[in-house]
Parts: sequence; C-alpha cells; structure tokens
Amino acid sequence: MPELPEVETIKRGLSKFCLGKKILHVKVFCEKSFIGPTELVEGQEIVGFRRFGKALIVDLKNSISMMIHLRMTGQLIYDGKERYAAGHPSENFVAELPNKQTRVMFEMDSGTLYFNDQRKFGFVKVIPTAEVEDDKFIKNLAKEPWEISVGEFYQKLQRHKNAPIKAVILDQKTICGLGNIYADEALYDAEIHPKRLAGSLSTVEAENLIKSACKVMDASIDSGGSTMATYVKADGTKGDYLEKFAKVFRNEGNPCPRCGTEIEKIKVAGRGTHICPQCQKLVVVDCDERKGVEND
DNA sequence: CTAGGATCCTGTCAGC
DNA sequence: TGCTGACAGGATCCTA
Repeated sequence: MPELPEVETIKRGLSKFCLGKKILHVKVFCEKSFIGPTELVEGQEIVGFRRFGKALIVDLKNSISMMIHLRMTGQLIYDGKERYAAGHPSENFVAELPNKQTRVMFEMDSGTLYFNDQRKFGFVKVIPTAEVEDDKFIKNLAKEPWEISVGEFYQKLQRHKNAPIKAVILDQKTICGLGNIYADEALYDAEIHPKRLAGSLSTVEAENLIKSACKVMDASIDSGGSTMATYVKADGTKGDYLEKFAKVFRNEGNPCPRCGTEIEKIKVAGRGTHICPQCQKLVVVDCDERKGVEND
C-alpha cells in the first residue's frame, strides 16, 4: 500500500482541498469497503484530518470520524476544481471516475472524493471521534521511527530475535509506518541484510536502521506531494515516485547506486525483497562488533 | 508468548 | 488466443 509517507501525503493534500467542506451524499459500491451507517456521515462538515501510522482519520462536525485504511491498493482521489490523487499509483489517477474499482464515492459541496481499491482489502469505517484512539488497530500501533528510542526498538528486536529483521520492521506493533518499499529501502540504506535475525543486530545497527527509516520516509514525504501532483499533471505525465527515489525497490538487475553490484530480488518473510548483495551481507564476521553485541 | 503460512480480493504478466 | 500459476507498496487469523 500506500505506506506512511503516502498516507501523510494524502492527509496534507486532503487538508488543503477538503477541510471545511461538507459531505452531501455517500454512495457505496462495495458493501465491505464501507463499515457503518452512511447517514452519520452525510450532511457533515469535515473538521480535521489525522494520521495514525498508515490509517487516515477524517473528523466530522458531529463528533463522528471515518477511519480509512488503504491497505495494498487503496487510493483517494479528490476531483474538484483540480484533481488531487494519492495512494496506490495506477491509471485511476487520471481515469474517468467512478469506475470499476471505485468502492465508495463522497459527493461534496465542492467536488467528489473517490475511494478506489482494486483488491478490496482497504476500508472506510465509521466510529465516534471519541473512540478513535481506542480502536484496536490504532491502539496496537508502535511508535513511528521519528519517535521511537533506540532502547525501546532494540528491546523489541530482542523479543523477536529469531525472526528476520525485515519481518520484524514490517510489524506495525514493533515500529509503525514501514511497508514493503520502505523496509527494503531502510535496510539498504543501513546496509543490513533483510534475512539477518532481529536478535543479531547490534545497538548501533538498530540505531542506524531507525535513522535510515526516518531518512527514506522523510525523503518520500518531501517529494511525495510533488510527485503525486506530477502524476496527475494535465499532460498525463506518469511520474511514479518509485522511479524518482527508490534505490533498490523494484530495481533488480540494475546496478547498486553505492557500489555498482547488481541488485537482486529475493523472498523474505513471504514478501518480494530487494537487496544489494554486496552492501548488505548476511553474515557479520567482524569480531569487535560481535563483542559489542554481547555487552548490550 | 513467537514464527510462519494461509487468507481476504482483483488484476496483470510470464510461460506454455 | 486462451489457460494457468505466481505474485502484488497490508494486516489478520490460524496453527504449531
């Protein structure tokens, strides 16, 4: 999906285009994509957008909120005076809407917001604003990379010491916000092999991994708005932000930007995984580093 | 408790 | 062309 940076981008965009606007009518094309009564949402003004990890919260004036999770293929496309689209990149960004993949349509006083989702894993859920933070999904989220301390992160790695590090950082209860792209990019940036057992990382490596996660997601958020805008430019230019900044993700066969070695695609934790076999060694043999691990 | 695999669903692409 | 299986920017549920 849309990982944390994309949801942040959506939040910023919708705040700009939809804040203060009124939802006049909700049309549900797929029952499982909209959980709760549409009546609670209709006629309501949008008073705020919030983000918890990869979940977007839309607060309404009547103290009702919508929790939106895009999962793998969700998209939010606002079509008003201009079009603002974000989420899973696809032709839908520039296509006629609604279409076959439109699951929910919000008719607003100023335009239309479309929730599209090819695989129907995502959802919009109606909940009282007061209960948002008690929602099971949100309650279980760990801290985001910018917030988590090295000590807390390292402790969590120890709790999952026999699982590959990639699987552990994909777990939103360990660290929140990373998905398949940024997990690969962060591990590459920190020069850590995704199959390394979480318990084998030194505190220094754990710290570097957090820093790298912040770095790659910051870069994405910074460019996110503009790349998404580029994507829906009037000329139909397709500017997939992956091309712009991903170093390894979907770059198998291309040279590593750091050392020139060919990037490989492997499978870790059941997910396609991209690495530089030179920069990300599976076995750490440096004796001094090992000593550091023992002492922690 | 952890680790790993199946599963939800639709669409696309590679390989016959 | 048509079929088949693998796989996909996520998270949960089930099993051992």
